[in-house]
Amino acid sequence: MNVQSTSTAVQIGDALLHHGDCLDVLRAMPDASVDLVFTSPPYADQRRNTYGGIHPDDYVEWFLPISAELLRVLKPEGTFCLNIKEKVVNGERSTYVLELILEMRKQGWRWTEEFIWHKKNCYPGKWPNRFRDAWERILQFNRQKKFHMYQEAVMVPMGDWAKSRLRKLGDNDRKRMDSQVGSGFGKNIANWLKRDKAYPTNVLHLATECANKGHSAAFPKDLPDWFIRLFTQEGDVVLDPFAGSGTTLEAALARKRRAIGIEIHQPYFELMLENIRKAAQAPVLL
Amino acid sequence: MNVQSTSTAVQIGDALLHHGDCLDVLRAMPDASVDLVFTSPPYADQRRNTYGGIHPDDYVEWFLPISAELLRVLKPEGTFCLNIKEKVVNGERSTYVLELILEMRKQGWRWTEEFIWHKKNCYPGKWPNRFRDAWERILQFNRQKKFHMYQEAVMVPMGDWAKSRLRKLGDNDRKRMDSQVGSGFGKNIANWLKRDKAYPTNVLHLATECANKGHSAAFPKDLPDWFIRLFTQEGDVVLDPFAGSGTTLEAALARKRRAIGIEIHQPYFELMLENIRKAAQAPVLL
DNA sequence: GTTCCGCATGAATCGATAG
DNA sequence: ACTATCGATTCATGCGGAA
Repeated sequence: MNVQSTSTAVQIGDALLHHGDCLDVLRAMPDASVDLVFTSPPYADQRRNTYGGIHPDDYVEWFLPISAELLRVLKPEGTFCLNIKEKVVNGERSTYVLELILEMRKQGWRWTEEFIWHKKNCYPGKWPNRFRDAWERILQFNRQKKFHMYQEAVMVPMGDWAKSRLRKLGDNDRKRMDSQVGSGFGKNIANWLKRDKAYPTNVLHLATECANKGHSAAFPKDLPDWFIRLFTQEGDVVLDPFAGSGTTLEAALARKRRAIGIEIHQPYFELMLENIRKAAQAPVLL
Repeated sequence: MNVQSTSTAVQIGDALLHHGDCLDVLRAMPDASVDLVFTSPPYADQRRNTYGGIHPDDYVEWFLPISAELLRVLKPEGTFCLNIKEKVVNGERSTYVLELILEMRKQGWRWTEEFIWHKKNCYPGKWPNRFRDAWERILQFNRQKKFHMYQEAVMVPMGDWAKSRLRKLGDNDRKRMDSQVGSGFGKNIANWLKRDKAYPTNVLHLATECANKGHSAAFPKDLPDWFIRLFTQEGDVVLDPFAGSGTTLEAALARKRRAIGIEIHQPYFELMLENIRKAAQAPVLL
């Protein structure tokens, strides 16, 4: 490992993009300056070609210094959302995520909630002793019992739109509505008509985006978008220390939040630059 | 607590019902005699009036002697399914489930998989810092890497893809293909035709049962039914050490499995007796 | 313009094979 | 014995071309 390290930063509109090791960049950031951290770190032994490929046994030790810095840079009423899933090793689920939660609590984090991301189109395959894995964890950590949460921002309005669409509601539309509200599979549509808005639960139904176009994001933009709306307001600062192709930052900018991204891998950093430049020019879609 | 303990047992058809402390009853059971354990133990600090209310801090210590006995009475190729969810204490998720998994592995259990039960109609309510909790864990533990799993028993109807693909294939085409046996084509087509069903994932979508006749089961019968079909065959032995009103046992009997239930609380035991008597008389519905 | 269909593509996992 | 690599398995999704 290098003792010396360098990082460069590029500002594009409301986005600040760092190219370098996230631990180095985080240590240079001021205390209590971030409203929301949303990230999906490289999973253990995954993406070995682009990232180092952390062994499951070393994962907790590798992540704890990073989470310590995130605790410092987060505002007291801010939130840290961690998208992660343990892999199967020798026919058994690894335990590093469980151990990570326990160790982060010792650091001072509060484990407030665990959201479930139900991946409707999960990876195919068949095995004699296992079904396809169709869910991932979104762990919510906080510094304090009290934190900012804007529940109304993720409520789904059920006004004229639903009524006009209900008649010719095809399967696609129904599925899309399911993924927005997360309350099931289309049976409740009639009930929704009577209400203006529906509250979501802690189960999210989103399909992974299709990677036809070379942009292969680990998660769909709707995922960070949902948490950005839930935990931040316009002008707030969103940080992704493992920015990858910049999906989290794009979602933040589209919602008029300020975005900070860190990415160590050169090709991903350049892809992120390209994506953010496009996003900065494009009109904001709400 | 009593030093002495007693338990009584009632046999009704293929069901053996014990009234007593589950640890006492389990210790009297022979080794390797159970194919599937499916249970939903009293949650920490829940059901205080019936079970005494185990404090979250004591939960792991309380459960480990029981899981040790379950490990003993389970057949080597059997499965233990544990339905559990951590409760919120002081605005934070408790960690006893995480700790329980880690401790059970030290006992010799293998943590094979974690299924998600998505409760479509979850408990209503609204809180300023939390959404409704719409999911629970079904933890799958095994003694060995190899265990019995009958995946075909839980296959589900497939999506549009295969249907549309097969519809366009007329009978003539199909027969022409079939006649080409030996060239490899016929066999492939035959496999496609069977493909009207797909394997499920590790996310289950089941609604919680409505409180029918004054007594609401902790979980819908479909939940144990799914795992009973997946992990056992007819004639196998299903055990629920916290049988409650007997939902797991009813599901087992309906699938022609033998059932063993243990329940310490008198009113629940009698309710279970009544339910099982009814189930024993009722025709088996498949 | 619609609707339909073909196709590539995944934060996967297992078992066998090779060093 | 223990680890690294490879092929086979499988299905929801969106895009692009065709009817």
